[in-house]
This record gives sequence, structure tokens and C-alpha cells, in this order.
Amino acid sequence: MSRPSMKEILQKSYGYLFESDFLEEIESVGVYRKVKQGELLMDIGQPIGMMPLLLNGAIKILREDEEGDELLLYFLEKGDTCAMTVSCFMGQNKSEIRAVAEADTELLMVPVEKMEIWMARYKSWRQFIVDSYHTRMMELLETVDTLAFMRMDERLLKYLQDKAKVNHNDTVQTTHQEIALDMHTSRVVVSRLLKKLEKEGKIEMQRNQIVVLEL
DNA sequence: ACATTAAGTGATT
DNA sequence: AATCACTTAATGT
Repeated sequence: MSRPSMKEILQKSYGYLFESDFLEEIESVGVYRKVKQGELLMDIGQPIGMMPLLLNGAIKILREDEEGDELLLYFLEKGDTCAMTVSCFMGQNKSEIRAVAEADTELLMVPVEKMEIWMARYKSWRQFIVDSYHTRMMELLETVDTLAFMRMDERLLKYLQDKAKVNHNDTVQTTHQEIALDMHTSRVVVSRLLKKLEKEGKIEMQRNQIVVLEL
């Protein structure tokens, strides 16, 4: 199969949202970028100059505490954009979050100056921004609920399920240590809870790999 | 064979 | 649920 053109990729991820002439404008102004798994896309304190439109793959969004330890907030997938960039052109312009590629990912980077212009010109763009702000807010609320109301073992299972979903693969490639870092807990706790989940028949463990049986 | 990294476990707070 | 101290298992060179 031949490699799809930029236009085709864009059409597939955003065609249902934007008019074709607008899609062409996005394509002409956007800078294509490909990131490998684990690559740092944006760090805390960095100025935001570009707005990423995800074409495929997934990005994980993390918050950091005073000691430099992380906490996973949510994942971005194709058709998503970062809500942080939206608040950028409205004044604040330093990133409050860290963005790391969860999988190999293709993005289209659009300069933030375009945001305002498009807001005025395209209704579909306004709708897209409002909608994505809303869904991001809902995801953040879900994360708060998870942290406040769920037990560690439930949180862990949800983490694995979410990770399996965004990677479109029920076998999650990771280590207990990495999970602990994302969840802001210790490796020992993760290992013990994973063992419990395995006994309950919800997952299967191998070295560097966990199969999620309950999705 | 040896070093390194990942994962398992008991005890303590 | 976190931390410590230690063991065992898997993997790379």
C-alpha cells in the first residue's frame, strides 16, 4: 500500500470537522512533525508557540510536583488538540504541563497566531476549540474523581485499560517502575497490586509486558 | 560468566 | 500505602 499523503491523513483525522478549503489552509500553514515513543514534546515552563493537531498515535499529559515527580493527567489521541495551547493565546503563555509521546505519533503544528484568525473566520474551528476544551475539562474531572475516590488497585486497572485503549493494543508494554512514576506511587505497591489483579483474572503479566483481559 | 535491570517479598511505619 | 532491605528472575554483553 502506498504512503498516504498529508492531505489524506488530515482528511481522515479532521475531515468530519472542517470544510475542505479550510483543511487546505491548515495543511498549507501547518508544520508536519513526527515524534517517536517517549519523546518529550513540551515541558513545564516552556513557551507555547505552536498548537499541535494529532493525526494519529497518542500523547500523554503529565503534571509535576515540587520534587520533580510526575502524575499522569490524561491521554491525547487523533483528532485531539492540547487545551493548554488554547489558553495560551488568551494571555498566559507558559506550559503548565509536560507532554510525552505515548506511542509513535504524527502531528501538525499550527502557529498560535492562526488561532484567533481562524476563530473569527471559521465556525467549525470555533466549535472545535470549544468542544476540545470541554472534553479536556471532562477528562480532568474524571482524573480528579479517580484520584479522590478510587482505591489504588482500581486506579491501577483503569490506568492499564486507558493505556491499552490509546495504544489500540490490550498488551501494554511497560515496567512496574514506569507505571509507578505515572501514577505517582512506588514500584513495590504497583508490583503487589498487579499480582492481586492477576490472581483476580483481570490481567496477565510477563516481563516488560502486561495483558489487559478486562476492557 | 558476570553485570544490569526487572520483579517479588517480609517487615516496619 | 510508602519505604527499606533483601532475594530472585530475566536479559544483555
